[in-house]
Amino acid sequence: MSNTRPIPAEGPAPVVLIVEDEPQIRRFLRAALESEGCQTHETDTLARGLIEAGTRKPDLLILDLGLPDGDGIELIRELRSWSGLPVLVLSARTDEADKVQALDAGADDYLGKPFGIPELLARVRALLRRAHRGQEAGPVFAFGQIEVDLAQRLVRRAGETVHLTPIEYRLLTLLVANAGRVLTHRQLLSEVWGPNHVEHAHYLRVYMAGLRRKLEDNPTLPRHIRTESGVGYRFVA
Amino acid sequence: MSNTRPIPAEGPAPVVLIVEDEPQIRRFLRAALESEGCQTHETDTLARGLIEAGTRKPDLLILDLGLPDGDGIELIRELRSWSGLPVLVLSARTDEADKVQALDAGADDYLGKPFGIPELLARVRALLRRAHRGQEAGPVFAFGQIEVDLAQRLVRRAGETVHLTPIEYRLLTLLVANAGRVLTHRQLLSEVWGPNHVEHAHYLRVYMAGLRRKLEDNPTLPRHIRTESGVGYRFVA
DNA sequence: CCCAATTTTTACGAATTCTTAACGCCCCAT
DNA sequence: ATGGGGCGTTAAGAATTCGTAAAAATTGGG
Repeated sequence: MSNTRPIPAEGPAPVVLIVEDEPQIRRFLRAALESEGCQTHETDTLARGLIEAGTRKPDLLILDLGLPDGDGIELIRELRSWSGLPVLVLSARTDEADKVQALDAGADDYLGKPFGIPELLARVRALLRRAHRGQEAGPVFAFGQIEVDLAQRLVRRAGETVHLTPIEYRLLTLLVANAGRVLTHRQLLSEVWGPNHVEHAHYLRVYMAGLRRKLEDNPTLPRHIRTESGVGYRFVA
Repeated sequence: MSNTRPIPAEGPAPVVLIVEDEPQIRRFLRAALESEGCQTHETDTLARGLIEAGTRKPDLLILDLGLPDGDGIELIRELRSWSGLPVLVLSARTDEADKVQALDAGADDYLGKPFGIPELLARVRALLRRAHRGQEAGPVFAFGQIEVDLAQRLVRRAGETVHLTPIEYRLLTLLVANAGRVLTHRQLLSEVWGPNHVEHAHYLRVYMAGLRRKLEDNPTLPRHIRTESGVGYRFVA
């Protein structure tokens, strides 16, 4: 019952750039986005917005079209000439022609004011979700000279990729995701072989030997894959 | 007239799947999308919609949430378990909670009825544009002596164009778009043959053999199309 | 309706992975 | 000392998975 599940590897906080001139709405947006776990940058002019989009490398741009210092549509067009950055447009104008113009200029979504924060955040999540799909350099665990790339299902040792069998990989990811913590024989067996094999503590010895041979500098004195006698195994940095 | 920007002539017409029970709105949508240069398929039930999404390989799904035969949100969730297909939701309910629920289930956009055709088409263009951008990070992928031109649907090896069957091409583009990462048997089968064929892992063996014969220098020692025994396949540069 | 291209089946040898067993080590309690 | 339990290591056979070729079925065009 005390079966601790592997930690869901949560990537770094998404960075959102807000281009909006009214301070009140800016505060509003920032509070909402930060409560969502985003990191924010803010600007009140189009010119600075374009620069920050290039320097801050945000994951999303929220752009108010009603800025006084120029045409927001033009910013989108310019941005699109060199970047695929997702753009969510906010605008007080709910005229359909405006929406079409913004979307065709390269915006990915258009939300008319006034808008509800829940809907805004849901649309932000949708855009971030799609943008992240496919390109993310997944969470990479690095311990000493051992690297584990969950997204690519790749394990490297001193830069060289190491081939692991499915069970070896499964075991390693369990250990690494719970680095520092002891995983009992029962936990490991239950997660990898299923709850009907919790008595085969034996399997663990042969596979741990395999992992140590492939990953440790000196398999006889394991630095990372430690055995907790009578209890289980622990991965340490 | 609302045709501000026709879908660029690159490649074949985008395929749009419409899941909508009111025949009137269906005709409406079909006419608009076809005037836009899209090819359309239509269904009036969720069950058939999910099947067609797997078999027709559409580029976009337009889904009415108000269907009588089940919960559209559930369709989105199920779809998202095996496909990244862009989804545009239509709904008579303009309640904010509904929007949030649909977007968080995996929808990419939400349009409340009644909607204007120009806005709908602009949002369709935005979704297709982004989906395509994701697939073709550049006009041409080049790995070693293998080149894949998504826009022209052309594959070259050492400069010479190689003829691929539709399934071979689809498999290769999947692998290349996810270069470096393992695609599991289930993922590949789901995306190419549809979610009803995830158990036919031997299809993959015969088609991978075909791709290696056509693309690898030494098909016996594949450098690019690597097999991850017990897991799936991986394309490496 | 026929032909060619493609997809689906089928079959079997090869390669990889998993299971199981055997043996030796170390530590500790008897 | 000594014997047993827990552990590490290795290897061989079993089981699974994979590669390949070729035949059968299907599809699409002319």
